[in-house]
Amino acid sequence: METLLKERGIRPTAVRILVARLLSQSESPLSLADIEEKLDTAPKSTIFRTLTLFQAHNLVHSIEDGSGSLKYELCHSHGHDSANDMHTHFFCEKCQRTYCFKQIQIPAIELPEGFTMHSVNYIVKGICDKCNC
Amino acid sequence: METLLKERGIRPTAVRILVARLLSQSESPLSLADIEEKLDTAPKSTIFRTLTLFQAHNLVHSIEDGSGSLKYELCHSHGHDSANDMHTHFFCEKCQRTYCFKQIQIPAIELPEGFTMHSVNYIVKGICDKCNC
DNA sequence: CTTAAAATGCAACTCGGTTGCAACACGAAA
DNA sequence: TTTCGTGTTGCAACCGAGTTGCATTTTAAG
Repeated sequence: METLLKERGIRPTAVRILVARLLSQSESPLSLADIEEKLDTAPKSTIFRTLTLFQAHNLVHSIEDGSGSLKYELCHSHGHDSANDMHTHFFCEKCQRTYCFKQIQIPAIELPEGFTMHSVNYIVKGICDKCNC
Repeated sequence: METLLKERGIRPTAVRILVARLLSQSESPLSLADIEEKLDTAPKSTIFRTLTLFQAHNLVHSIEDGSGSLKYELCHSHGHDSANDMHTHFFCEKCQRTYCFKQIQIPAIELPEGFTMHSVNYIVKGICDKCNC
């Protein structure tokens, strides 16, 4: 984990390692509050700055799942191309959990003349498999 | 405009007519703050409640464009089926304007087993045609 | 060991959204 | 028309997520 941070040019401090580890171990994207809760050692401001830094170094990216709070997850792409992380997400309106459909790429659309794209957000809202049982 | 509200079972008060007219005349979705600004007669709480009511009656729907504030626009579908409003949106990172691509439907994806969909959000971020000039 | 730069913790603040509550407006019943 | 009750409005206060200023601590380099 420490080497991962170094690879990205991030100084591996205690908090940063904890945050990175937490994200890598979580199977679903986490919010700032989620991380703060699981890491009651650090205040949200530090975590916030850590996440901001991680994003600047393409180590994590954020997802707007419409829950009102941003979710963060590790980038799967290596290198500085964020295109590989353009996969879909799912927000369960019952259990409030955000799922990351890594295997389902966002279908492309053709933009009108003159428009250029930086990123896309494809998020489906509904009921997840567990809540549907 | 008054009849439109009545059709949907909404009592056509002064503020409601103003908000509905504003939305129908705007070529791009508006935020709560946008509406408040253009209608300096009503406080945001009233506008908020108006929009909430409109949404409950399928007259308007909201869009999360990632700008941090919800945008509202009139539903194009009549009847109580919101599927017709599943079109894509575009947020210009330069001029901060949200575009509504009514003509571009959201491409469907196949959800994993057990997941059911209520709605989808497809929002592209980038630079719009005007800012690209 | 010394020191400058970076990182952290805390508190305070911003901003969009939401709510409680009292005052007000409207339409139905008397 | 007057009265009444429900629905609507305005104001202020609140909430939660995100963000920032600043003093303190930690880190790594010399």
